[in-house]
Amino acid sequence: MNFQDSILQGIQDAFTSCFQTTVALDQLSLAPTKKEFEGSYTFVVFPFLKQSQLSPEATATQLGNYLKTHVAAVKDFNVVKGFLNLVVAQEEWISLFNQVYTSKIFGQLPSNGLKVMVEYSSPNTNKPLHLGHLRNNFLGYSVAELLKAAGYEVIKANLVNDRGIHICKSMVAYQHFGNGETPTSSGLKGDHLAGKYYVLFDTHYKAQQKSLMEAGQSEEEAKKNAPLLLEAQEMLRKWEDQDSDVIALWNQMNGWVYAGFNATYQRMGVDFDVTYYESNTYLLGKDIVEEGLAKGVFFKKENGSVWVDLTAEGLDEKLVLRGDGTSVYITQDMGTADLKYQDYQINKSVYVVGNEQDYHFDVLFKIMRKLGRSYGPGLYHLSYGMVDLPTGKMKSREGTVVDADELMEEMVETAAHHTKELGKIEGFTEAQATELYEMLGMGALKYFLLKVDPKKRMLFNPQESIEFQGNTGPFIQYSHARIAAILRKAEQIGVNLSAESFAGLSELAETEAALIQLLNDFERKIKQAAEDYSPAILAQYLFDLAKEYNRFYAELPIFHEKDSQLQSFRVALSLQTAKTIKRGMSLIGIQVPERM
RNA sequence: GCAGACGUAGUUCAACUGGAUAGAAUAUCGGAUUUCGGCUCCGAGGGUUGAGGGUUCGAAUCCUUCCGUCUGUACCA
Repeated sequence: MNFQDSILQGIQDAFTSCFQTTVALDQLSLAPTKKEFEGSYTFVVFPFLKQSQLSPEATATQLGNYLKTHVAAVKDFNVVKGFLNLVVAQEEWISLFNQVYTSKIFGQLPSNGLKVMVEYSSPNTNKPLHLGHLRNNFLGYSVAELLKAAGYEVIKANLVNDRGIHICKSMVAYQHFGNGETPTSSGLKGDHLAGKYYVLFDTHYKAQQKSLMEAGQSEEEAKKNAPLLLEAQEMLRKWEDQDSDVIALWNQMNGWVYAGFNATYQRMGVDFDVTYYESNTYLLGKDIVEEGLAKGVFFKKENGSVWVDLTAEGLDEKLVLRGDGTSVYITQDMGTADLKYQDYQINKSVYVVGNEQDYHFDVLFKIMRKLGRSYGPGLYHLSYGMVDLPTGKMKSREGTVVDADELMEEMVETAAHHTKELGKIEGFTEAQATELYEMLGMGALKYFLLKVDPKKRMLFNPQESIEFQGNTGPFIQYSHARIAAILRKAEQIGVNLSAESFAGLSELAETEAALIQLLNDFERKIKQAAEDYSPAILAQYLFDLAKEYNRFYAELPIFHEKDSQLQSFRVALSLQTAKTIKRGMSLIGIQVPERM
């Protein structure tokens, strides 16, 4: 048993023994003690004064006395108002370290037997990925890894929006202005080529609107009647009728886009276990409409359209099927939710989608629960905030989007530039150097986007994101590389790293104890990050850990330490820190170098 | 209009979900190294937590009224 748990157990016993009352174990919790006070863990007694029937000080003092005599880990305590600060015995830190150090599966919690699907990325095939998608992809990947580490079986899913009027727009523009251009002939990545025609459509469409308005049409009429739009709508009809020419063009252009996306995904370091295509799923959900009508969850209006009434839940009436019997967005989302369950029998389903769709998912989940789906309670919308730029909002029409490919390239180049200036990579082959730049550039970018609470909107400052100091990915990567250098040297001079080699230690420095406390926290942080779907919690933890290690490194000698037990211990502590950093960083999708 | 989210040092973010004197990073200023990697370490200044009221032992956090920013509110996806 972890000694934090044993302290909590002790507190529970203390309540029984001192105050003859029972408190549930899950109501008790320890917080790390603030630096200004003596001690490592703090128990706040205020909430339990009713049970003790005593003043805060007296309650805390009685509990402290009990713990000091009955729990081995607690060596001493002090009371400040209602705060009981516990001082942990030195030997306890050492045995705690041994426990962590010798654990083979540190950083992986036991299976909980539950299956969860994480859907993320979900791009449109008419334009390339931008900064907002980067946040989505990094978040989705990391949350999936965190859930795995927390004991879930995880299925990563991508739902590709590969059909609809927006794709037809790119296709129409390509027919008009493409002149048979291909990725090869243009030298453009496939997704960028498609995006180019999407933009072309928009400019020509606007021009047509303008001339129609000059000919006397209202703005609304002009929008509806512009020939290009009519063509796109006609093309969508043909696509739905499986017109062979349209399907051929659609296949060709989508093929280019997928090739482009795959390259981008590879560089981002994300992957998927299953890919769903809307061209296959867009007709799903109509049987659920029937089911809902039969169950009385939905109702029909005179014109034949089908609705759900969510006014009792604080929402509106919401359309689930048009009067002409065709689907809307939510129809196919209902169908896809069932499909996911049929395919994998998942207990939970996480949708990583921006917060502008909060309302939509609120509606969808309420419907699925009303329909009594077994996976209903496990539906979760991981709603993340927008990414802003210092210049304001990203708007594709105003050309202020930050392209994902360009940004990644820029980050890697900056990393290369930085590293070359420092001149610390002599002996690297060309390939090793390239790999390192990639690691650092992508590490900086991912860390920058993941260190912020996903729910909040965030500001992307290009200058700050490529900083290598402070709360950044490269700072943590550097810390790892530095430890790796120590481990190489330790191996060279043959330092004994077995737990037995420092079994006789009794005194620890403050930074050493603090490091152990942090290392021991790792699995708790994984659990918390997974429960909150927040990689930011882990990112913050890794930064704290790297900082604490650097303090330890600056204060205490390792190879200059004469005492061989202490030397072995400090190398082992370094090794455990490196392992934790490496594992932790991998959970937020970042690799760490051995040298940099 | 209605609904929801957000507002914290100059700036970007935290605050263990109601706990101690609101913390980091960055920028600014000052210091450390005959040493295992200076992309390091130590220190200083910087705050009426948008404003007011309430709840209680205790509020950045909960309730309420304003102010401000954003999002949603389509038989679009």
